[in-house]
Amino acid sequence: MVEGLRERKKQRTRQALIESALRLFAEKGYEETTLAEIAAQADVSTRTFFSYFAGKEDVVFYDTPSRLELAETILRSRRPDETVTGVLMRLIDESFRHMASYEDISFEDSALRVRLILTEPALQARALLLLFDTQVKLAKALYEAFPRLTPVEASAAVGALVGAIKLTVMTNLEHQNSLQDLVDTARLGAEVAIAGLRSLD
Amino acid sequence: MVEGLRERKKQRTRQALIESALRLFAEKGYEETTLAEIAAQADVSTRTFFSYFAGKEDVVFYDTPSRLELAETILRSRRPDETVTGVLMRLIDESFRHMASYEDISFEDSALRVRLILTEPALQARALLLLFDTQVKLAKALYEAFPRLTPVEASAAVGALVGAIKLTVMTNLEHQNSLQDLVDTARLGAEVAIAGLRSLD
DNA sequence: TTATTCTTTTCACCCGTTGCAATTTTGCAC
DNA sequence: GTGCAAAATTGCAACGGGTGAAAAGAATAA
Repeated sequence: MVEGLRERKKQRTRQALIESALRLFAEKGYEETTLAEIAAQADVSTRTFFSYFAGKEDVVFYDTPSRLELAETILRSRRPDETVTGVLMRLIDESFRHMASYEDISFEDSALRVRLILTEPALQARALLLLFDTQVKLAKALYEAFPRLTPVEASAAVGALVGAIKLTVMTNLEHQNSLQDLVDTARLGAEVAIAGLRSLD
Repeated sequence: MVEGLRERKKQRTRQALIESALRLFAEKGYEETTLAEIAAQADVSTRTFFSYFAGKEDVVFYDTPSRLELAETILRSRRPDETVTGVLMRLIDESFRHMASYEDISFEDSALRVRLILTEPALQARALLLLFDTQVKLAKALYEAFPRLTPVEASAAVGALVGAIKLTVMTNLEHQNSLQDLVDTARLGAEVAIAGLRSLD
């Protein structure tokens, strides 16, 4: 056997915790749901929760590591003749395509999770922190992919692009009701930032 | 008397809490400092702390409301012939000038506080959240100041500008050792974003 | 001074989180 | 299968942040 019983069981427990947590959060709210309830729902002790997730917030962001990896991979796979804006636009495109191909959870669940994060200040803060860390890594990757850029230019480029997308998407989220709307809006925001980055090409 | 003894005493307690907290945070670290210690240092009960601040994090950001007000005032005071980039550049200039004229605390204390926020994940997350809320308000103010912009354009403009500044400053903070260096770096980052916004003028 | 109002304290409690020791489950060799 | 080591789970005690409510204390107006 490639993976022992141990590994499979852990995967199942982890999945059970994620599903229990997200369902309870959706049903009775984030603050109102206690870790004891989540653990009970997943048939483990409260203590065990902490050997799968570092804290209550983390279960909501269970899939962020893989998302980050994707972004870094894209940036590092720069084609020799590609421009700065070219790479960044490819990054946006492929990220959206990946988001649209939701493998693990349904679109409804995904939308529910987004709403949860935007509603709960603690989760919003955590999301912004994760996004910020990602940006720092992306800026570093961009800097390495384009040695002629200064660190400041690389940071500014990533900051402007992600900042524009973030704010356009988040402030206009209520008015869109399909994934396509969302992507279109994001692209609009990205264009404003991209225009400024052409000077770096 | 214009202000009763009650009011003066409250001001003094608030100030004592702020100073006790920041001193203890600097001395023994944020997580290592307990609310009980802060309250004891300020000669009040632990419970009283919560009638001055909503939580442990809030005492670090005691002055953010006034900063936000300043930014909004600047944006609303748009001169009739001013362009979008013009207003935003003025916003940046005046914010930096205000920062440089530190009235309430010394530059050393201010630098210490910045380092504290950047070091402690919980505080960093909170700072990003506050900044995000500010951006949303700024985007709204910009939109109202320039009716010809779409909400998406306004969001993208603010997001790109603030995003560029934020990331350039934060990722390059270690390499600067004077306020002037900091301002110069920020301006460099801002220029990249501003270039993109000229299309909105 | 007294009655009123605001502030502070005390106390009891909930929840998230951690360290630790005890216990159970699993993987594996024989 | 039996026995044993490693890994995972559990229970428990404790700590810190945060909240509600009642009681005590201080400032104000009369």
